[in-house]
Order: sequence, then structure tokens, then C-alpha cells
Amino acid sequence: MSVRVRFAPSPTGFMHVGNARTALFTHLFARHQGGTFVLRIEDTDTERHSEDAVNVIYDALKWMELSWDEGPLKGGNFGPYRQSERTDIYKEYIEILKEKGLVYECFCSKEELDNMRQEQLKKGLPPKYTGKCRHLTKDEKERLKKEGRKPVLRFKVPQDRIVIWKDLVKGAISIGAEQLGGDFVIVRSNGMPVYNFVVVIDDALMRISHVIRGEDHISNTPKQILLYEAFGFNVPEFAHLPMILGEDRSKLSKRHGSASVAEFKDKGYLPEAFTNFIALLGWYPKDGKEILSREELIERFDMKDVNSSPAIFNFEKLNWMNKEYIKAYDVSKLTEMIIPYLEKAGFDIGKFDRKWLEKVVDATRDYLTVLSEAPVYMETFLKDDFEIEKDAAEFMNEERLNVVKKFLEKVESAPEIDGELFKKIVKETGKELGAKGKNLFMPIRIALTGKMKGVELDILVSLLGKDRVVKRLHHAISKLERREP
RNA sequence: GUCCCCAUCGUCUAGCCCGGCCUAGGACACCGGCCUUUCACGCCGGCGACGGGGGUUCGAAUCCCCCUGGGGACGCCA
Repeated sequence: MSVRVRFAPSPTGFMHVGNARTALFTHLFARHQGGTFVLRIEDTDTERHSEDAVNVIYDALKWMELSWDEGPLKGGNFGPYRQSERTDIYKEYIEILKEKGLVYECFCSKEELDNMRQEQLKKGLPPKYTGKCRHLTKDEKERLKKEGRKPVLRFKVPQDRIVIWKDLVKGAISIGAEQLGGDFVIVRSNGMPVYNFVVVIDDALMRISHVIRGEDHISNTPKQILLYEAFGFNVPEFAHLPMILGEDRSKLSKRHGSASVAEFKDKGYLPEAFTNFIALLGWYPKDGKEILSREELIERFDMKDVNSSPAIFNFEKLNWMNKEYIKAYDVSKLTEMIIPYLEKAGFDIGKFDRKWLEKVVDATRDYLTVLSEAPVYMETFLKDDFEIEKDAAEFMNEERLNVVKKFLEKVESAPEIDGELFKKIVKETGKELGAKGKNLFMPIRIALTGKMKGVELDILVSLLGKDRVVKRLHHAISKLERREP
């Protein structure tokens, strides 16, 4: 049997990290097995879904480089791949269930059901539909319809069944059918079928071999298996992935920091780092290698190695991993990704030579945790009329200012300046004034950047060139003499 | 409340299925040191866990039971 898996998100307007991880695992599983990765949009609840929300899904998958073999925008032999476009198909299958006598109309209103639930809860009973409408006579149905009631369709759950399946990550799971909350709704009163129904039809018709999804779907699985059986469909394999929790052990959400893919993208996490990190949430490679390229991930991924316990999303480790990727990334690509952040910070990037900019990126990349921090570190290279920070200004005194002046003299008399010459000039300056250590280097650093910490000065100077160095020194000296910030 | 799932350092986890090689390994974080005429990087070292109780066994992190704790699900959401 060929491996066909799907990622079936609902367009809610954002892509949760948990969903992203499900998409990743599904994709890795497909690629590892040489199977087909299908994307299907679950938008049966038309009132709540918008086109923008669908684009959010495409964007997230594109960013994470999870390409689908079949699905919307791509096509395939088992389409359409949007549930909102499959209503005719669903109707057909609803008819089959009706003919088999496995469903019935229920006229209970939402209020009635709500009350029933409340009462059961109050008595300490599990909320459950009682099957009230299961044996309505024709006359009763007519009467209720005349009242203007629109019925839902409920599936007759066989009460004596115990549904068992062997979950690929959880192992054997068995749930008694009487625990399912009674006969469940498969078609709403507005005629739209409901998730538990359509997911079965779609997965069966799309020949899905393995259903990979979050653990929160475990309780849906027996209902779905019952439907597979009702239709005589082959039941697929199931793999329920553990939840991703926040640091307080509750389901990861915005208040834990970020919970959607777009947020991580905006903050400047590299897609490779983000993907690598979430791959390690609930899965671990046999050889223990943690920094893994997509190819290495695919090569190593095995559902057997997926953990069954929930994982906490550790932002610290993601940060570390992002740093690692930034350090190793292709400079040109990195620069490309950093430019938008620079522009947002108000820098006119067109002014700078692209190759030169790449050198600046290369000189500052080690300092970054996320790309959005790039302007802070690159500013030193981009802006000559900097301010002098308070602690830096306080550090300066007349003697130290003289170091700067002497240094300036020497730079001005040099034809050009590079890293080597810089070191030589500093040495000479120190010798002549009897300054060394912090008293020598720090004044120069401050005069060149306005700050007491930052990149290696020889790199800075060689990238700045003589003219800008001179300009900066004059700028700083006049500020320091007038005690301006 | 009911059902389902889960349980190794603060966190991600290896080991668990097929008990001994585990004085429980790695990574992040943290702490200390080295490197560095700044900060970061890098290198070296340290701290730190089998939730509790019963079994089974010569021997249990590993198998069984109970407890506790955590999570999830109980919708005309998906």
C-alpha cells in the first residue's frame, strides 16, 4: 500500500506552532517513506473562515518549505482539496448512511441540548446526548418540522462496541463506544456536514494511509473509526502526536510569548532553525545529532522515535539554535533577509554597496539571536553621526581624549587605513602617550562608535575606510568637548 | 465529574519494547575558569533527574499494580 498522508488545517487566521509541527512531521514522514504529502483545507464552518486565513496557511507552509504534492494551488487526482468545494460529495455519502438506516433526524435545539448538558454535569455525570430523537415517529417529525425546527442528522453509535486501534505513537488505545457522548451529529441543521464526518469521507476518498495529527484528536478517532466501518472503508493507521505546551504546562498560546508561525517569522527566526527546533519537540534522532538539515531530518525521521509525552516549548533553546543557524548561514541570503529589518529601522539601504553590506552582516552576525536585532548591531557601521552613550561619556576624561586626538592625527596622515595599519597606529599612539590597555583602546572605541562595547575595532575600521574614520573622530571629539550626548 | 493519554536533570531528551554494560548519557539554560587590551563568539569544567508506594526478580529507570501529579477530550469548532 502506498503511503499517502495529509495535513488538514482549518483556516483560523493563524498557524499554531502545534499545527506547524504536525505539518512538519507529516511531511518528514511522507518524504522519508517516499510517499505523497497532501494538503487539504478544512473549511466546512464557512461562517468562520476567510480567504486571508487560507493564505496564512500557504504562507506558513511556504516559509517552512513544506511543499505539498497534492492540494489547493497544485491539483491532484483526488480533488477538490478544499472541503467547501466538496459538498456534493458529502451529500452522496450522507444518502448512503440514510439508506443504511444508520442516521436519524434530531430536532433538539441548541438551548435544549445545552440545558441537558448542564444538568448532567451538575449531577456529576458525563455530558451525553440521550438519544431522545432516535425513535421519533413520522407524525412527530412532521409536527416538529411544522414548528419550524430544522433537524440535524445524528449517527447511531453502537453502544456495545469497544473501539480499539494501534496508534503509531501511543500504542494500543481502546475506548468504549458508550463513552462517545451518545449519537453524534454529522450534519448541521443548515445542511453542512461536520468535521468528524467529512474528515472520514475525505481521508478515505483521498486514499490516506496514515492519519497524523495532534493528540487532541484522540477522542475523535473512535467516532471516525465507526464511520469508516459504517461505509466499509479501510481504516487508516493513526499517529497522534503529543501536545506542545507552554512553560506553565498549559497548551501553548500567545501569552507564552509566541504561538503562531507568523510571529516567529516576523521576529527574525530563520525558517531552518525554527523547523529544526520544532522537529525536536516530541521527536529525537537515534544518533542524537540536534542541528539537522532538512535532508538529515528526512533521512532520520521515524514515527517509532516520536515521544508519547507532551513537550514544553523552550524559547531559550530555540534562540540558541537560531544563533547557530545565523552563524553558519550563507552571507548573501542572510543579508537579503536582514535588509527588510534595516529598512524598517529607517536605513536607506540603497546607499550602501551590497558586497560591503554583506561584510557588515558577516562582522555582526555572531551577535544576533534573531534577525530583528540586526539594526542594533549594524548601526555602528551604517551611521556616522552617532550619539555617545552615557557610560561612555563618563568614562572619558582629558587624558583619554588626548589619546583620541593623537590617534586622529596619525590616521589623517596615513594614505588609507586597514586592520593591520590600525593596529600599528594604535600601538604607536599608546607608546607616545604612555597609555595602554583599557585607557588606550576604550577612548578610541568610544570615539569611533559612541559605545563601550561592540565589534573588533580593526574590522570596523577596515570596513569604514579612512574618510569615515576621520569624520567620526572629529564628530566625537567635538561632542565630547562640548559634553553633548 | 467521566473517559483517554502521559510521567528521567529547570527545559528538550538518550536509556525503557528485549531487566544487569546506568556510580543514568547528550543538548539548552545556569554557575565557574580559560581565551580576548571591550562585549559577544570559542574552548574547558561544574551544578542538576529516574514523582511516591507496593510487588515480580539474584538484580528494575526499565516489567506489573495502586496512588499522586500533569495534559487532553467530552460542541450543530476543527
